[in-house]
Amino acid sequence: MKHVTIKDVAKKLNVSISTVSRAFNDKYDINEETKKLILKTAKELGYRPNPIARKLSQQRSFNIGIVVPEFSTNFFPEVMLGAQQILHEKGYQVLIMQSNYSWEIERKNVETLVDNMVDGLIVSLTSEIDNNEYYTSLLKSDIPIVFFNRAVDEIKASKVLFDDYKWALFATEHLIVQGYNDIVHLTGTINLTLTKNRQRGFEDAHKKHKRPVGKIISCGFKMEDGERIAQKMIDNNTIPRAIFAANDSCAIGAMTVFKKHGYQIPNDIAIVGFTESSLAKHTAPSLTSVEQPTHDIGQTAAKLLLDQINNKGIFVPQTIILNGRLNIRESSVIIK
Amino acid sequence: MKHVTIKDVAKKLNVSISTVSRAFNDKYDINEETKKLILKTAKELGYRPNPIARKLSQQRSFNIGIVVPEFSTNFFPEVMLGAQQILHEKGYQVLIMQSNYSWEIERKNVETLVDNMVDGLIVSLTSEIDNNEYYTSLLKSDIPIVFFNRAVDEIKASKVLFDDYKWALFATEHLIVQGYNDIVHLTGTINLTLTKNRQRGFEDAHKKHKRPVGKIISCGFKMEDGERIAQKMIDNNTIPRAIFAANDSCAIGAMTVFKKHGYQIPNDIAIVGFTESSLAKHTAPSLTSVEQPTHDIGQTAAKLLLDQINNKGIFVPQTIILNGRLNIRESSVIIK
DNA sequence: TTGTAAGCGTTATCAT
DNA sequence: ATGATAACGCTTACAA
Repeated sequence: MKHVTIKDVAKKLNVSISTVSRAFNDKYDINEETKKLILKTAKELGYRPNPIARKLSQQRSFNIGIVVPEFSTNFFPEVMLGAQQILHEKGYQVLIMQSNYSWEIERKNVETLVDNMVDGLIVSLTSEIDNNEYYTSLLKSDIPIVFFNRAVDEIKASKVLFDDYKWALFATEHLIVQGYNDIVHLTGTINLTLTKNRQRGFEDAHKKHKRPVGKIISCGFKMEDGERIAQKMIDNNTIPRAIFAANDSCAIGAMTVFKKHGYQIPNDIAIVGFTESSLAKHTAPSLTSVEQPTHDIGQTAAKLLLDQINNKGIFVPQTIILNGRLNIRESSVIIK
Repeated sequence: MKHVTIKDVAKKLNVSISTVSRAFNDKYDINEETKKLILKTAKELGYRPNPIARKLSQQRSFNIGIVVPEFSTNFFPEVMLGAQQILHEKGYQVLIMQSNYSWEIERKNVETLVDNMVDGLIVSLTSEIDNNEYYTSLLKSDIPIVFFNRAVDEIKASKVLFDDYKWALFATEHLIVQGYNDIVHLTGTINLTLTKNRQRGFEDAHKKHKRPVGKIISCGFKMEDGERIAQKMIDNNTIPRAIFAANDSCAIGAMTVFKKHGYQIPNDIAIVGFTESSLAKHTAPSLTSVEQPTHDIGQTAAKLLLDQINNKGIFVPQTIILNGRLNIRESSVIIK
């Protein structure tokens, strides 16, 4: 037995398909009695409106697409959870796709979602180059998009961002205040605005405290990146007094290698991470890190998107910058 | 300007829409020249076939839906990555939905995906009760489904599972061989087959070695669960010599609490986890854990699903059980 | 090899 | 308040 359609319901009740359709779409005048009857029979027959047909006809889907680079840290999953919560409330379903840090896959994902007529997109870019044109043209064709976490200035769309500069500055300042000098910054993936902002924060913290700016090493966001850099430092005997890493994974990778080689954290090397991961509390020593309001980011992005969907004509892109928190833990504080 | 359609392309070239359609569907006879011309013009016009219309017409989508409980550990993301790889190769797009451990959301997710005419589903159940009937009727209506990780015997579908019993037995055995007695098992969420199997493995390991079976405490899969139980043990002064936890999160939660109270791991309490998480290597001490072949699970599930899609009539459900590995680390081995 | 036209399951505009 | 009917964009017999 195949899908039950509107026709089957209509036939069963000897009414027209329009009447059945109306029973399922509150916006039309319809006799309360017949409506009730129709809904009842529809249920009995196991009829559910086919959203594909509906999409084709109305050109909208009540689906929202979320595209993220990956799920390997809990940052993105938490953001998605926040977004999902708001969207479910409003009757939207959420379709998630991961680009696995490939711009090609990201593009394919977005295309799939658009082709499937999602009503809007929430996107965290995999890279910030090459895609400007694509997203701009997408926005031109009136597809609501909200970017978060990673975004490009040139793309005129709503964005939910984190004040990476400020919190990188705070985090670095924390290390300076603890009395460490010779602080090294391990940057994230280059070409990302957030990488640049965190780096700038690192630099300005030094300037603010009238210190020479510490060394900056291009590292990356993965654990292996941190491990690699730490190993190199050990090999070259260029171990700094403290490290401010661009994210927790990198920080933890480095910490693990240092510990393996007998260095004490923080007594020999202090470490601070970024983007609070669930690991931070549980490493030994526990890791000082900047916490991002993941849930809030997701909720805000969802709200902005719904705004945009509901006010297509008269909508002005806005950028919301959310606040974070520095969680100070053992990895950066020497107990005397 | 709205979407470019097949009509626009047809008009531009003064051919019929069927010809354009054929140019995009290799299976028909069509003049090579016209085909090339059509594809070229289509590209110039920015035409992409509308998958919604295609779905409605062919009743299939080349989309696969994956439904998982959550993304908070890296187990599910890794499985999805494996599945995605196979599916992308075969030209399928992957739509992911998370049920956040709610059977209601899970059901909605599955319905959304089905309504959107995915060609098949890969599902890890949120719960193993109440859903039997639903999935069975879904399978009856000929929708290919492969379950993984969490499945119900009663549902006759293909499954990709892990030999939880065997590896729980090995893990427990490892603790026994290390010389610990008074081993406690913290179980996962009740009502899951995998929970029962791990528990059975724990028990049988004791029997095999002619030991009295250790205490079994119902715990849960979250870090907080482990923390809660550990705290309770401390409060009640019922601290065992070793713990075999149903997963890493729980194990790490417990470990953290014990450490905070000054207990040495493994010298005071040895701990073994399950389902290798990325954290296991990086906790201090590093955590002994059973590693599941996540990537392989995803790939296998995808392959089974494709099989099923391509052989709808003559298909026999099969269950594949994959092998794991016990990674022995510091948390369970006392160095003398 | 190509065109014509019916059909996929809805919604929405007209009539009635 | 309800019914016919033309869209929506595509595939696919059947004709030509």
